[in-house]
Amino acid sequence: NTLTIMQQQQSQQGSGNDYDPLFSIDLLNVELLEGTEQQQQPPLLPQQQQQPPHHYPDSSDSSFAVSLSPLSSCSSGFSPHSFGHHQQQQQQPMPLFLEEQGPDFLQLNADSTSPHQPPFLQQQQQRQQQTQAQACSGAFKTEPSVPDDVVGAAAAAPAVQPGKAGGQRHPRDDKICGVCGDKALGFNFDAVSCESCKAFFRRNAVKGVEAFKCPYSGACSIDVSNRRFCKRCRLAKCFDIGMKREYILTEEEKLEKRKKIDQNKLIRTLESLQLLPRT
Amino acid sequence: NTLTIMQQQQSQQGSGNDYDPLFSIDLLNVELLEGTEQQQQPPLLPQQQQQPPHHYPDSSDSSFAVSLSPLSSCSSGFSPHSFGHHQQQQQQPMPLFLEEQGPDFLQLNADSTSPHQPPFLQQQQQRQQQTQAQACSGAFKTEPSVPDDVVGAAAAAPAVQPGKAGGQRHPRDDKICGVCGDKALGFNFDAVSCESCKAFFRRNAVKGVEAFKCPYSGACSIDVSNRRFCKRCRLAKCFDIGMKREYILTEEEKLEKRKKIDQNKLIRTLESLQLLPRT
DNA sequence: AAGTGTTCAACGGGTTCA
DNA sequence: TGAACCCGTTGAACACTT
Ligand SMILES: [Zn+2]
Ligand SMILES: [Zn+2]
Ligand SMILES: [Zn+2]
Ligand SMILES: [Zn+2]
Repeated sequence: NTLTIMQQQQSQQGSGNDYDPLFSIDLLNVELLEGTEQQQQPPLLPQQQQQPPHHYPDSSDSSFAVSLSPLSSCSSGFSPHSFGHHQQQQQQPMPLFLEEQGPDFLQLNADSTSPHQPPFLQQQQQRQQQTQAQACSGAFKTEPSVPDDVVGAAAAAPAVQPGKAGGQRHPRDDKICGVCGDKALGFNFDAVSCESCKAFFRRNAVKGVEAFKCPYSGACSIDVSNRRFCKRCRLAKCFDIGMKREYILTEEEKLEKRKKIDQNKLIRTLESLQLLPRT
Repeated sequence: NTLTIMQQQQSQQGSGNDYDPLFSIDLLNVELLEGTEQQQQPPLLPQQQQQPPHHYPDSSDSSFAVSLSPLSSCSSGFSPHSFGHHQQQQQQPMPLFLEEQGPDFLQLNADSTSPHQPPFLQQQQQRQQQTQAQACSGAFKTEPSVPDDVVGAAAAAPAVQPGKAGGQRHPRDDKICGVCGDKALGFNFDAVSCESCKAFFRRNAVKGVEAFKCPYSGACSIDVSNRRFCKRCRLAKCFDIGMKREYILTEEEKLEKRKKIDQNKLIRTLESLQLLPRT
């Protein structure tokens, strides 16, 4: 099924191609559509999620349960870049186009909702609070603002971002990830976060919060142990604490950086071989 | 030997039984021993008897806060994880995501139909620890929640890192399938299980325990050698130890995942042919 | 020292095939 | 049914420039 399809494409493309032109268009369209439609918010959650009862499930027939899945839906947002890979491994997709313009591009896609603005706001806020109690549960209230994260430890208060306010530039003291509460080494994309949230943000920020769907209530309280289960709420939290997608290098910048590294490497090599003056 | 037997089962519940001839012998023996039919167990028997239910601790919540279960994850627009492989996901399902990406072209065709749907995927999780003990017994606490979580604890001391030390790995210890006692490699659908029980659960969980009928007394003690003879008790045990059907990808999710993989494959191919920029 | 990106092995989802 | 395998995601380490 799909294969065939793809292949065709291949052929199509093959020829001339460049991907770009065509795609770009598609992308845009897609985005637009999605954006509007979706927009919204967090889903609600189905049922169980949280604590599920375990025990035998269905009693009767169950037939399906199926559905439920928490997940369900999604939308994609789409996104731009990605990177490819490098040498050894293969993997990753690449974005083809990517390069394209950095900035604008991003904005378009990313969440249409908030182009480039401070990310936080809007949607994100909502999620923020959590309810801890169980996610699902309900609470869906959105507004409450109460932050607290509870979780004691972790919590960092997002809103304020104490840090700066406090006084000097970066606060430093906190060495706790504002997203999940794990140990942080310093600032990443303009907010204090742990290494995993740093990597997560780099990988997913460009897609935007709307590209993901929360399998729970949309108000997950992120912590070290559950951070990997809800990308949407995790990403939202990242934006909430001030992480900025603009700090992520664009494909071009990364290319540039790599180029520079290679040059330096070459230079060092030559120097060591005495083929170049040592500086 | 057993192979043949198994196949028959397929009939599914069905009427009463029919299992195979081969078994009958076993059955008879058993019956004799036990007396009435009820009560018996599948061929070989093991030791334990009944089953004590319980799950691994992980289940629930943590003490505080949150807890939530991690489950499913997100879906993202694409999702996370995996697929078809997953995991990792896993992942944890990213490059991402295709969703967006590039290949739009693909999308056009492929799914233009359903553009935005929410696909999702999965995720992963891991809970840590636990395991050990085995099932039975024990402890039944449920609460502790996710191991990982442990959170609570953790909260305080970060150091802990629950479990694993390194990071994510799980706990280490040797893992034993909570369902049949065979060797386990890690978590599957949120509980430690062997590869065969993983496949079994994926294939049958959606139908529900009630969809099957126990040929014995309904209280089979599952072990490596008899696990294939009573689907009902095996499935029940799966749920008991905490395996969650929500973790099974839905048809849509699987589709999405496959699509993503195909796209990546195409891209890789094109790259290797130099028809696309390598990133 | 900071703060980007890169690498890589583990994880855990599905898929194949005998 | 289940062993073997595929592969996206995650996060700890690490490489580099500034
Ligand atoms: Zn974090
Ligand atoms: Zn969420
Ligand atoms: Zn097993
Ligand atoms: Zn039984």
